[in-house]
Amino acid sequence: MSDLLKDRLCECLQVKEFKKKSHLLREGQTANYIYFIEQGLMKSFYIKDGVEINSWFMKENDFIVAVNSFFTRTESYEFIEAIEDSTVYLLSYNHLQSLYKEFMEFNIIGRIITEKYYVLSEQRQYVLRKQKAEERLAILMETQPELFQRVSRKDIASYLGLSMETLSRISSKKLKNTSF
Amino acid sequence: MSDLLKDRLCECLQVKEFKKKSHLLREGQTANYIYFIEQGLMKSFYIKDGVEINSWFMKENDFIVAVNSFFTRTESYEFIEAIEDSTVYLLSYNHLQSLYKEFMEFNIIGRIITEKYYVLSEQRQYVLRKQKAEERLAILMETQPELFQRVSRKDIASYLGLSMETLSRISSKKLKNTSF
DNA sequence: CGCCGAGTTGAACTGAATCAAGAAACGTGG
DNA sequence: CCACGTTTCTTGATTCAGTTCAACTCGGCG
Repeated sequence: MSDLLKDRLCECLQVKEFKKKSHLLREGQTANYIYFIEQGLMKSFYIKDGVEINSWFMKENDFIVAVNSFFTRTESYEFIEAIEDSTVYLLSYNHLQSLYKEFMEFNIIGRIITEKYYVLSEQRQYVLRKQKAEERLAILMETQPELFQRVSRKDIASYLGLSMETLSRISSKKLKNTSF
Repeated sequence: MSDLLKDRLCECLQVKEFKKKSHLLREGQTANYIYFIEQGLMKSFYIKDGVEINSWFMKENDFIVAVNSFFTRTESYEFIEAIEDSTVYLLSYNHLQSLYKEFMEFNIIGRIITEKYYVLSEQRQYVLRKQKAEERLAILMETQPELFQRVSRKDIASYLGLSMETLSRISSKKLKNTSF
């Protein structure tokens, strides 16, 4: 990255703190920012028949964005919420587009980051399609064990597409199995 | 796109015909190509306990690729198969990378296409998380009705995360409801 | 201190899978 | 171009994984 680009990027970025349980984005709004998490933990969810359905968790050093809303410039069906007190950098849609226009090289970076998150999205989909509740749990425990320390069971259950009760049951069952 | 880039791109592209039911990629191989479908219809699936789980369908004027394998350069868990006799253009991973290196502007195109397919991936995920079988069917019928003409019920069922029997039942139920 | 949401456990219920059998559509070789 | 076998699709009966409802415990916060 050239110094010029760095300077320009820094001008565009805002820093912002979000308290636990505060919203970075609500359903119905059009996502106007892409965020980079310096510190903290976020979740994305939408509300279906009055209950939260979590679609991802992201933590420090991750980028987050309501993909559909941000890129298609339409109203978001999802919320983004801080799970912990967090510090994030904000880059607006317009700033991002001007950076892409002004700095050709920034498109390389943008492309590579987009590819990376696209892969993550596909991996999430793969796990979702792995039918059995226990398997989905097992995969999450393997790939992101740290989430179990930082995220409530309720949210984990929702992310795995389970009721909290079922998650509770299969977790305790799993514990029993491994302790013998 | 500059003429130079166009020429170079054409040099890199291969055309290939795939017969119905032939495989563009098999599980265990590393995806070495990104494809553009000129004519035809493809599906991606993986095998879980001996049964196919479809993850997407793509048709003429779509790009297809085994995202995870191609971008992470690892073995694919998914197959790509032609549902109809098809004509596709192939671009190899190495060619793609050299185009990105040689032609800065190609990164803009790459970024925008990646963004588009990332959005589609997220939309698929959203539908998957919409719990009820009937709703998932309804959404598919709204967004891609043409698939019902070109894809077997079996594959549609698998894509929707249902057994063929369940799809059959809710389809006929739906028909009854609408005819009164 | 008291309240509320998170988490656990049990019992009853249900949507969808599985198993099974038959009908219709398809394609392949004679 | 027909006959046969194979695969797709439908419908019914049964089973099961996971939900829902309910009661209770625990820990944190106002």
